[in-house]
Amino acid sequence: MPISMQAVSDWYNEIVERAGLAEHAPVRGCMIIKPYGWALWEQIQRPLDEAFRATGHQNAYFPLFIPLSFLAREAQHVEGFAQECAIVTHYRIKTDPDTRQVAPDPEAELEEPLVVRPTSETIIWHAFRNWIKSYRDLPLLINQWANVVRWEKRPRLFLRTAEFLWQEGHTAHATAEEALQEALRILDIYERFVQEYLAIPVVKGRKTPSERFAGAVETFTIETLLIDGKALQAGTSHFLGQNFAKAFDVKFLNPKNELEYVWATSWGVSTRLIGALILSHGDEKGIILPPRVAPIQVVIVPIWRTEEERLSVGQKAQEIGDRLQRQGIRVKVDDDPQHRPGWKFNEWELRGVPLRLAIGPKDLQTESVEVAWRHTGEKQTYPLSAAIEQLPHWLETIQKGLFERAQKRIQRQTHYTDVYSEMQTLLEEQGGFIMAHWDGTPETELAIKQETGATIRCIPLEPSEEKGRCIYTGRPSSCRVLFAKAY
RNA sequence: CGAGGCGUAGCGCAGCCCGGUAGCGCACCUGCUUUGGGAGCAGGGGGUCAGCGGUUCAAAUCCGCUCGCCUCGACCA
Repeated sequence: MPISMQAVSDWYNEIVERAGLAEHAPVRGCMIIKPYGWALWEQIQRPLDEAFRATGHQNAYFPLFIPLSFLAREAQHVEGFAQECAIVTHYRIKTDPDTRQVAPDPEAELEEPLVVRPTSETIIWHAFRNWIKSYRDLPLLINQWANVVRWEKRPRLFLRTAEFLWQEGHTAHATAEEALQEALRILDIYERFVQEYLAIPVVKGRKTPSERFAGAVETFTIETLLIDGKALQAGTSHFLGQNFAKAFDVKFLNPKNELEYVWATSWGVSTRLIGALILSHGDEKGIILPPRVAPIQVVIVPIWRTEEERLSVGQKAQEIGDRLQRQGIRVKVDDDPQHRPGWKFNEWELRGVPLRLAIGPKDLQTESVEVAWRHTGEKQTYPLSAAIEQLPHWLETIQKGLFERAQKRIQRQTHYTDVYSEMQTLLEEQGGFIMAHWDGTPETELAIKQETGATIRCIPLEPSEEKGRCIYTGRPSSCRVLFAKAY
């Protein structure tokens, strides 16, 4: 079922705003994250933060501003970000007494311009130089939750914004092997979180040199496919080798009293995950949130006619809400008299709440409740006690159901082919993942990109080892790689 | 950054071609009736027509520039 990209694009823009997740800020490419969107981000942060702590990482915070000269220390790094850096050049504004216009004070120019961080490798490695003296200081496992700025040419809410929020991990290790293991360990954490919490299936893989992070020796990624057939990088983890250690002269004494450069990783996931969530599970009614990250897991809508009913039904609804809350369920009782039940049904469906309980005078008589599933649209009435008892189980079933549904969709959108013309047709008509052989050269990769618009999203870490011939040149290839058009 | 489209009330849009009183739906306010799938009726409030400049007796309307949004392309972890 190919969905027109235009339709999905319009749907996405409308739904993000109508569901109360975010809106455009007056600054191009920037967004205002609204309370519901922020609550969702907090649900994403919490389990990730726990997973980082559980693996020995510590949170810290580094400055927003980076001296321009820091970026220049690592040649590839500065090349990668030069095109999209915001720069602070003045420290004072001045009001023209005649026109009342405000402008940077020409007399208040900074001696060295400050780059608004596009990522924090350089300023963090500057600090690491002082923190690391001995092998006893390693491994150094640091994470920070922060905003970064990349002056994007084509911004989209959540998916690609000029300013975005993320976590960035930065670690230093005594050996290359250990750093590489760290990069892969984080990739596993990302995979588990995205699949088990966001219910989004991903493919773990390595980036080709042309898609690699500027300054990395190896970039790992988790890639997913969205409902419109476009791929999205949902998280990355980099093995940085000794590139930044050398650029910032970070050495440690090993047990044999020899000086060595340390080995490094960096890794991150961002508010882009919210975009991935919307474009993985949404439908014509709005967004659909997996229970584990839904700010509201269950909404209770009381229904009444008379004032007397409003009180009795309202009281019952509140009672059920309190019971569920004590069970650790995130629940909202929507007793707002401003809106009628039908309005509330639509509103909470738009906002993706996984389960809805509706209770009215009839249910009060029979001690029952109407249960509605957001992701299937199914509706059924249950005895109240049974519903309360079953609810945690239902939430788990929904979580699993969403993942499996997304997995089946991606399977349908994934094509194995050895014929280039077929690949072109598929990419043009429906997008999706294309698993094809590649001869391993940047020239072929570039040619395919220029002719089809698709890039190599990753070389899967768990390839189906299979000898074949490059789909473009016919030269020998040892495994299939994942092609797709990407966001 | 290049090409195209769009910008009129909080939101969605008509009006622009052919210059002359700024409109419709939703939302908002008041009242009554309503409430199990986005309620009905009646009354009411809200606009420097994105901004700046030009043409004209007169500009939402014609012309130029700037900004923003959308699509495609270039670029981008």
